Amino acid sequence: MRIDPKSAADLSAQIATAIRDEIVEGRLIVDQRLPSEAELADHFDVSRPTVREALKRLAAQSLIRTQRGASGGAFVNRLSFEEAYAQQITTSTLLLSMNTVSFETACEARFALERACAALSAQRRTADHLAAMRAEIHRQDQPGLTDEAFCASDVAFHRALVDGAGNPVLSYQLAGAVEAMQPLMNMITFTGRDRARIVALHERIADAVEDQDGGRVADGLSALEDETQTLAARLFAERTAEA
Amino acid sequence: MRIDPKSAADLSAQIATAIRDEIVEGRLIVDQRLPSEAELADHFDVSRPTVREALKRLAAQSLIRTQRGASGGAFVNRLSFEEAYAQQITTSTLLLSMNTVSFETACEARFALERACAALSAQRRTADHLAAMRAEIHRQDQPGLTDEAFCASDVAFHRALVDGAGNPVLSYQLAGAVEAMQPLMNMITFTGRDRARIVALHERIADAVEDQDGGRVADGLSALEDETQTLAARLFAERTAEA
DNA sequence: TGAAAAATTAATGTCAGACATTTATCCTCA
DNA sequence: TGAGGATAAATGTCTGACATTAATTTTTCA
Repeated sequence: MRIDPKSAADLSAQIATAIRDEIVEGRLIVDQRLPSEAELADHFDVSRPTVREALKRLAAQSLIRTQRGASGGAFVNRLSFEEAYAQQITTSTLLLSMNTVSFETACEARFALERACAALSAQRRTADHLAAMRAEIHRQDQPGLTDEAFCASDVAFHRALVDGAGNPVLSYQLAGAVEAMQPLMNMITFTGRDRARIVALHERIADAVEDQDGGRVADGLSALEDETQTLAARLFAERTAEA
Repeated sequence: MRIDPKSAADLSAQIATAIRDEIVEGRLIVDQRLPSEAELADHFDVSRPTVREALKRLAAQSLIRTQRGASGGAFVNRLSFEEAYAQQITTSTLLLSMNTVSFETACEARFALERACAALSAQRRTADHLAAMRAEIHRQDQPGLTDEAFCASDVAFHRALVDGAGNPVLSYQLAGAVEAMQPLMNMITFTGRDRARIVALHERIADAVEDQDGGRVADGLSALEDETQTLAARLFAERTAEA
């Protein structure tokens, strides 16, 4: 584990990369303790603050965790699905908000991904998943529901559908994508959405899931995509007409 | 933008979170310059090293970039697809290597995701995408190819398929997943894979893409999944028999 | 007068050493 | 034997300084 002091890059960045490589390539394993900051500083021939900056970079990516006190130190962190998930949502959200991604493109990707688990979910969903979907539909049908609550319920509905596939890797990938894109979709369709039609489409999807008919689930999702795209297009047209 | 000095969390973590929120919620926009380290230290009433640790955390997530010299400083970074991509691959790779995810589960997720863009890719792929796929197939058929090169070509083939959908959001999500899972799949199937059968299945997929038949592309992917799962199961059985 | 060269300045990058705080462990003493 | 305090080791934070980089301004000289 070496660094090049003559490189143009920051020392802390180089050190972080060196340690990350050790982790990714398996030479540092989960829960293993890294040398203390003083020892690392000595090893890399840099000061303690520089080492600390490097460790903070790794901590920001959940690659390590630190503990104070005697027998404390930095430990290789077992990346949990939850952490990976949170990171994915942040990254995807920023990516969509900072780049000129059209609503059409984002929406298309979101539904394509969700259809990817339609067949598996229809086949494997438990009664719990189905009940969760029904419960969210019922909530969405309440008249007094705020827009924020409706959107949250929308996310929960799709989350239950995705989880029904019983594949944590798939859930991690998809739910991250769905959650990241939902705010963007809501922001655009907030005002003009017709709740009754959304609820009807959700019911159609839930019925297909109940019947364990993957094809019909996918069709329902496609119909929901159409509805969303049409709505967005209409709103966009109205907005440009006003201006 | 405030922090709570009495909180249990690290000051640098609190500061990083505070600034990240400003960025995510759009109060700090792309290319905007943050206050200097000294000004931030003053504002949060902490020392400069503490501020620096916070900034390094943000830099590790590509949320900011720093420039030295007069008129330098920290700037809000436009997260590019490439950066988002690289982060996703790192996260997914670690997640798979550190958790007890069965090969079966990872493989299932990978192919389900890839099938998600089969229809779009078949419909929209350009001649370039098809040519790229054919080129990789041709490379995979060379006798002298090393295992590493074969795997790299395998990734490139699927990458071309995914990119054919012409949806950057989808490419970002899927190619990240495919790339993260490929090493795991290769590691397991390295020794026992029958290249001729893989190449034949790739050809079947490419043919379907050429004919712009999304259903057949999906079928081809499913066949490839079966082949991979069967191979893995056989290797796993052999390995346990030896032990 | 104009352009090259030098000085200035403002920022990040790095270092050294100190103190504060937390926590596991050992030791003492009742 | 058990409880409580001393001890040690580690991270967390601060102060102050210097190094390095790069834009800007000033100076100098052809």
